Amino acid sequence: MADKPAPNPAAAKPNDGPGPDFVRAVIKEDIATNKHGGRVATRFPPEPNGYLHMGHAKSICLNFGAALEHNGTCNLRFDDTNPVKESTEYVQSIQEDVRWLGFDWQGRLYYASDYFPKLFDFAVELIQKGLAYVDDLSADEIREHRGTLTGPGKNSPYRDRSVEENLNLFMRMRDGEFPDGSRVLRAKIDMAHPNLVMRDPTLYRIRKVRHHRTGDTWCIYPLYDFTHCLSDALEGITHSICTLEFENNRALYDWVLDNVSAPCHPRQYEFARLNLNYTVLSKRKLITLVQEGHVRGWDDPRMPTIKGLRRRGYTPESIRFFCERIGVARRDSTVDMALLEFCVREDLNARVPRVFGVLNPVKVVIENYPEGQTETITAPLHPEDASFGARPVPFSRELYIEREDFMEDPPKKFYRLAPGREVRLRYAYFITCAGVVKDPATGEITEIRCVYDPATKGGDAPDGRKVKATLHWVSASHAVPVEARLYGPLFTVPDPGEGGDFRAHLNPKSLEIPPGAVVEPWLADQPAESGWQFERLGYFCVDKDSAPGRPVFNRTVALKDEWARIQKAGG
RNA sequence: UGGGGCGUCGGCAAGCGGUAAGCCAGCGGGUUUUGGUCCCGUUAUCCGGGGGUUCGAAUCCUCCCGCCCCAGCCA
Repeated sequence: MADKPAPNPAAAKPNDGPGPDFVRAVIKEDIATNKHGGRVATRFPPEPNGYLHMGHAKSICLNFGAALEHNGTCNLRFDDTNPVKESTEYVQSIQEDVRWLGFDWQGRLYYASDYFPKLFDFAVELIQKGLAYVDDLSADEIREHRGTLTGPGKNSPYRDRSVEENLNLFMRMRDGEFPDGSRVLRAKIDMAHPNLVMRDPTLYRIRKVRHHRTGDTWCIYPLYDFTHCLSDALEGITHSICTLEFENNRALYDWVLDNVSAPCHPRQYEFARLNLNYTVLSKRKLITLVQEGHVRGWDDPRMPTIKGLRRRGYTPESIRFFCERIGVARRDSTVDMALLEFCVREDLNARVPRVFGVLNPVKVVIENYPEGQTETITAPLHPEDASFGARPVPFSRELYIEREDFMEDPPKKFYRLAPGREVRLRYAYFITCAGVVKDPATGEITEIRCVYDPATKGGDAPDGRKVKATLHWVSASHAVPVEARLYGPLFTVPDPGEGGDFRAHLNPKSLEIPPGAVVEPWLADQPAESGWQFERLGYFCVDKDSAPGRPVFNRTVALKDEWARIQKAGG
């Protein structure tokens, strides 16, 4: 990879953005008061039922980041309690993504399924204390008994079974004596509790399904509310950080830990999940996009998944910087995609070499340049950082420039090439437009005729005369054809999730591939994932779909475009 | 209509009784062999609204308004 190495991942932070967030404030306070002996232990607990996306990145940066800042630990724990949805494919990719983002769980890789035996014992303990019972009601009946938001629920007729009967039934549930869905284990709390989560929540259900790790050992599986708090306690977590929608569940988190002989009682803190405009960040919607073929897979560069962003050319640093800058708070918010794009540009600007590519070529013929002659120009790979070195760029009589860099009848503020006007070909020569050749049938310009000034070799005029524009170019006979994949927002509206079918707002132009794109020969066989700046166009990276001599480039993000701004402002 | 949360610049977000940080976006200017980068300047007399407490409030009290979450044997 030609890219510059990143600075120390853990140390890499933007020198701006918001100050410490409320979670870090709590941690700081707890350390000051020696609450856990100064210890900080967090965890990132994904369910292996999908690929990680930017929302997870926020959580990863928070959990790993906050731990790292205090010499603490952060476990990677798979919350794998629902075998019907989970698979090893996901546990694999999640590990890859966390590592790629630059975080290390230092061997503390855990699975909730590893705790199944202990969880079972805790359930037995609850039954023995008269705090849990086996219920024979169906799912529908349980729902009917739950009551409403404003009205209390009703007790199940099975609520007052004896401890012995409950124990007996629960063992037989475990032993597979009853069919799926026929019985559940429920906590005995309060069917009139104002918090619906506390109306005798289900703790265990029967699922005669093979689990990706425990196989057929179990046919009863614990639910989230029972599993998560105990997993945290078993791991000695000090700060259990999750998103706002789990706030109602905190009462149950605490209830379970208070009523069972748990080794400790971690505290749960909730923060607002990330929303990004012009995309969706919900596993359900993302999986729909993949399954219905609206994108080419989980790693489609248009996807807000970690794999998608990676393939698009985003760096781990840019994503981490982004997460630092958006902050962590308790209010719902939607972050502007422009901030994410700013973060990649910032990172790539410093780390990636500059090269020439022409997306929409038009031929330039330099009339006074000898036919058949080629000279090799040595061009810096990074004009602001000599350590990048230089690369050879062939120059000859026929070149390609960007079609948009020429106008026959230019408006006031256009100062690129036009008839009679002189511009600079970067690192090469000044050229002056002498005329154009058009297709007689369509009127389209097929060739721009120019003359060059040999005295301006390198790009400066000895007589000191100036030009207003500098153009990138590629020698026609040396040009390497490429597939350039240009991406736009996945959706046409800022909030595609807002009511109705989000798929109705899919952007038909989210991927465009201009025919005829070419690059300089230096780019013919660069490694996949290497990042480049095509001068004046944007940041690109080599896609894994590349074939030898036929590279495929993804445009990560375009450069800021002052001219586009002027055009837009001018109507 | 129950319970739990949240409302500070166009978008994020600090602030925690002493008189509104920062970032992105926008706008204006400088430098420039990328209309890029970089640099400088500019952008809330005001903190959802009304009352109140106080010498003093975005910060405390109170009422109102708005938004989010909860009725999975999902997480």
